[in-house]
Amino acid sequence: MKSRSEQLVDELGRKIVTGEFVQGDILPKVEDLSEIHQVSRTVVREALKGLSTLGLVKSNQRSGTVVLPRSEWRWWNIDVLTWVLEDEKNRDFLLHLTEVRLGLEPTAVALAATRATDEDRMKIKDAFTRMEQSLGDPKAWAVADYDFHNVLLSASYNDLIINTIKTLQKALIISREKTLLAAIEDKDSPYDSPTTEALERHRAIYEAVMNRDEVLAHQKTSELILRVKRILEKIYTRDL
Amino acid sequence: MKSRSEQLVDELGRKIVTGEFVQGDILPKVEDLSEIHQVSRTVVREALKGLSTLGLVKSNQRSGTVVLPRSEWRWWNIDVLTWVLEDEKNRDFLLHLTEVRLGLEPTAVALAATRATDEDRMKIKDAFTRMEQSLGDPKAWAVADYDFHNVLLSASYNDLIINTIKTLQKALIISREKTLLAAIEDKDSPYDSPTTEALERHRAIYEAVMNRDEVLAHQKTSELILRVKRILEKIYTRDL
DNA sequence: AATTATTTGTCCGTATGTATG
DNA sequence: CCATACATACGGACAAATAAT
Repeated sequence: MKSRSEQLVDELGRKIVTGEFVQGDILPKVEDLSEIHQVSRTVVREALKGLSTLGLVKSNQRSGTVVLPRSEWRWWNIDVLTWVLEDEKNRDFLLHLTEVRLGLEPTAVALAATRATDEDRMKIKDAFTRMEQSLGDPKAWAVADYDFHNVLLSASYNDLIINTIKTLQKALIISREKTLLAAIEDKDSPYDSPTTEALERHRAIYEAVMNRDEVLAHQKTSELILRVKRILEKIYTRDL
Repeated sequence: MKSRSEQLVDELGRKIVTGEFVQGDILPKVEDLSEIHQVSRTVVREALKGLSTLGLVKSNQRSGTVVLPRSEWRWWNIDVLTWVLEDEKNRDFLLHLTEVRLGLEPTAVALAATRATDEDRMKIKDAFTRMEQSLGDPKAWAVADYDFHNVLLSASYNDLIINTIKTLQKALIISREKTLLAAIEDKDSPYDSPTTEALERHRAIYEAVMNRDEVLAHQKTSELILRVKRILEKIYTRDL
């Protein structure tokens, strides 16, 4: 169960992200918010502080609490990420997220190709073998695919990149439960499904990493994600 | 002036990041912290809440506040970033940051090559022209260089990438004031200085963007940052 | 398996400080 | 200089979770 102030952060945060409040708008003053939402001023104050740390607003004495431009938002906060993803008006944000993946994942895999220990290599091999064996089984495939990407990621030994990609994945999972992303996935499947083609794409990455070929590993991972990006681009232009 | 609770967050946060408290450690209980630091329990509670949102600790009723593993930290928070950068024990973190740049900046420039408007292109041209004209003037060069990278970044029209790179730059600037990063910069200058070689590297990027050649733009930006990465790697291995 | 003790969580009202139109 | 609105800090009361008995 969420606290009252967390609920308020959620409520107001969504209104900002969805554009109900826009840059430069002044939120109702503490006392009014307290009245409107039937909570104490302490709760309101905590909520405003929460919104501040998200970079969504800035409280100024006398002039009130003002909504900040998008450039100030803490985009890597999981709540901000999911609110944006869940908002239909920000549909091309999914494309933007994919562009971040396109930057970071090939880099991570290239690092893994040079840094993976013998133990890492065993885990990578294990995950890929399970992918090979689950061509007919979407559920087993999904698990193996997930493991494969994750062991590769860990083997990059770059905490920052690992954390960033994991945050991104988490946001996608959370918002996919609620939004039309699920529909997109069903219709056009930009995500991996157990086809021979997908397997071969992964095999190329797998072999490059095992051969410590960072350039090839980068390239093949890049191709994999670029395919997702192209599908998303097609969907968005088609739906205009 | 920072509030008492912010000071506490800073103090405790640093102790966690530098390893004075490690994963699994239990912080003193609220009442004790209140006594130790001579503040009210409210202030302590706010500080613990702050540390929680940074992902550094998790408070549990009855069993106290426990320090979380590095994988849980909010790495993109500016405070966490600078604490880590300022800690000598994390010296290879600068390398990790550069690897993130290596992933994201070429991607951003490639996007700029396809998305830059006419107005963006004018600004890009202006910044590059100023770089050309300031070959003998380190200060003017620094400004033009900064502008050049920033207009390119904005022209990517990907808020997430823009924000991430800017956060990264900000952290570097803050921590460079305080640490040995300044010394590294002086000795080996992994950053741009006004040489003909640096200018030509930038010209390659400039022309690729102007020609809307996203592949070349990506490659040339990649080479620029890779050069920084190689220098850092050399420094770290030399100093072992 | 039920109870107790401990620790944090939540919310409250109040008091005083501080920036600013 | 005043009125306004937020900022900071305090302490108290009760709720909730859970380790220990």
